[in-house]
Amino acid sequence: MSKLVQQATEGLRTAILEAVGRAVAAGDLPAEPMPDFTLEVPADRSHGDWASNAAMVSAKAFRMAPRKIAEAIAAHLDLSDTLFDRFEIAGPGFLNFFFSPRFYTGVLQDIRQLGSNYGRSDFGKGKKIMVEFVSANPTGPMHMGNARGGALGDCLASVLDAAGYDVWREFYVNDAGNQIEKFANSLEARYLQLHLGEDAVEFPEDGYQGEDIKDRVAEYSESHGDDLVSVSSEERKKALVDYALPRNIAKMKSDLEKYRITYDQWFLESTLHEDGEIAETIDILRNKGLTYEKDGALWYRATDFGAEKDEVLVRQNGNPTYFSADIAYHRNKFEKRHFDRCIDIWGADHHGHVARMKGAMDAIGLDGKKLDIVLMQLVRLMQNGEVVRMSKRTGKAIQLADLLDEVPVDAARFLFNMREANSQMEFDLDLAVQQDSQNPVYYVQYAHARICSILKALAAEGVTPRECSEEELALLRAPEEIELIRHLASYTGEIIAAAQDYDPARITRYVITLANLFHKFYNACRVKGESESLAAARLQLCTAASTVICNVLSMFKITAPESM
RNA sequence: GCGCCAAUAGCUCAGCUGGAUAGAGCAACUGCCUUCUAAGCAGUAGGCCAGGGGUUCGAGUCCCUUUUGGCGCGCCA
Repeated sequence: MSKLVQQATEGLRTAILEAVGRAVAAGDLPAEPMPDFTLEVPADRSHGDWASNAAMVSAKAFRMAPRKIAEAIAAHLDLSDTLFDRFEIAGPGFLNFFFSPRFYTGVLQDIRQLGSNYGRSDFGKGKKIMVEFVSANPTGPMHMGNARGGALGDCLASVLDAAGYDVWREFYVNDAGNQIEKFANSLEARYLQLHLGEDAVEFPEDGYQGEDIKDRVAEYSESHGDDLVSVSSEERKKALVDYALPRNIAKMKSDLEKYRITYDQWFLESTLHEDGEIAETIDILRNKGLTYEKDGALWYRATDFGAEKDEVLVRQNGNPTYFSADIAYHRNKFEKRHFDRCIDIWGADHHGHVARMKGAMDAIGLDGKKLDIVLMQLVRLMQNGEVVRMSKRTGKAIQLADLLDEVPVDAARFLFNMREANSQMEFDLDLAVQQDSQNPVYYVQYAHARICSILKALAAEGVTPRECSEEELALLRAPEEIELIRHLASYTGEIIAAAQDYDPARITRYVITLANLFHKFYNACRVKGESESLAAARLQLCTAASTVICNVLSMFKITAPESM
C-alpha cells in the first residue's frame, strides 16, 4: 500500500476507459479507438486533485466538441471503486477529479505503518546500477567542482536506492598514465629544488603548481632526508610517487568521509594496465577492424560510432591514452561486473567526451545506451558578492577541505542539491555559513524541530501519538491539513521521478515545500488544547510530516536536530 | 568556423512526458507572538518567459532562426 497515488491514478484511468466503453455501447460516442490521454495534477487546486484531458485529445477521433465528449464520459462514469468521490467538467473540456476522504486517511495510515520505509519503492528492483562520481585526480587536492559532484553523486545514489535499485558507489582513481608522469615530474622537480636550491632545476611547464606538491616533498624529506638526490631519476620519481600517491588517496578518502561520502569501491586505473584489460579492449577494437595506424599511433574509428573525430588509442610512444583506459574501465563495469546500468557524473567541460564514450561501448559490442552521463555545470563560488576564482593552477583555489572547514556539512550537501546538475550554479559561501532562516537547510530542520517540540509539549501532558480511526483522521479537513497530506502522499512518486531524471534536486525542493506546508499548518492549526480526537489526529499528521522530513534528510545524510 | 548547454520578477531559481489566470525564496513595503520554537505565518508590489517566425484545440515547454552568455573541438584528463 505504499503507492497510494499510483493506485489512485490507475483506478481513475480504468474508470475513465470503462466509461468511454459504456458510452460507445450506448451510442453516446462513436466506435473509434480512444487516443492516449494524460492524468495530471493541476496547478490550481480548484481544478481538482487530478485532471484528465481525455475529452480534448479525443476531439479529433470522435469528431465531437471536447465538452460534449466530456459530458458523454461523465454520464457513464462510476467512481465507486476509486479513491475519488466526485468530478466536474471544466474549461475547454477538462475532467477534474477530487479525492475522497479515504485517500487522505490512507496516506496517514501508510506513513504510520511504513515509518522509515515510507517513500521506498520497488521501481528499480533487481537492477544493478553504478554511480561513479568525483573520481578526482589523485595528483592534488579536490576542488569546489568535486564538492558539487560529491553531494550530487552521493544523493543521487541514495535516491536510486530508495527507488529500489541495487546501488554501487564508485570512485575511479587515475593512478596511472600521463597524469602520474606529470605528477612524478613535478614531485621530482620540487624535491631537487628543495635540496639543491630553487635554480637547480627548472619546474616543468605543464607541472602541478600547487603547494601540496611541495608539502609532500617536504614531508618525505623530513623522514627520508635527501637520499634521493644521488639516485637515478627513474628511481627518484618512483620513490616519490610511491610515497605521495597513497597519501593523496588517503587524504581524499578522509576528506570525503568528512563530507559523509563513502564508496563501495575505489577502483584503481592501474589494475586495468596490470591485468591486461586495456590491451584486451584494444584488441577487441582491432579485431573488429575499427582501428588504423597513422603517424605511428593506433587510432580508433570513433566517427563510425557518432563521435566528432577519430581518437588515438595508443600513442606513438606506445602508451595507451586515457580514452583507452576509460573504454576498458567501462567494459569492466558492464562485462566483468554485470551492471545493468552505469551513471557517470562528469563536469560539463567533459561533454565532448560523452558521445565518443557511448559510441565506444557500442563499438566493443556493449550497449552505449546503458551508460548515462550526468553533466554537471561548474560552480561559481561567491563571497562578499564577488566571484571567487578557483583554479588548481593558481594555488589560491578553494579546496573541498577548506570548504568543509568553513561550511557545515549539512548546508553543503543540501545547497549543492538545490539545483539540477545541468544548470550553472552559484554557491554563496556567506549564505552557506550563515545559520539562519536565509539558509534553506535550516528552514527544513526548523520544521522538524518544531514538530519535536509539539511532541514534547504534549508528552508533558501525558498525550502521546496513537493510532487513529478513520473517523478521527477524517477530522483533518482544514485546507492547510489537506494540502499537507496531499504533499506527503506524493513523496514516493517524487522519489521515482527523481530517480528517472537522475535529479536529486527534486527531492530537495520537495522537502522545502513540505517544510513550508508544515509551517502553514502550524500557524493555522493547534494540536495542544484541541479535543482529544482532533489532537490525536493532528498529532498523527505531525508525526507523518516528521517521518517524511526525517526520511529525506537521512537519505541525504543531513542531520535532523530535535531542537534548534 | 563547427558542436554542446543555457537565457523566466531587481537577485537566485522552479515550472514534471505541451494544458486552464506563469510560481517560490531572497531583497522592498504592511500586518501577526499573555496560546505547541517569530529560524515562522499572512498580505502588497514586482513579468513582452531574450527577439522573430512556425507546428495545433492549446507553446515558457516542441521545430527553425537571430542575439547574448558558459563550455568544448590535444598522441591532456
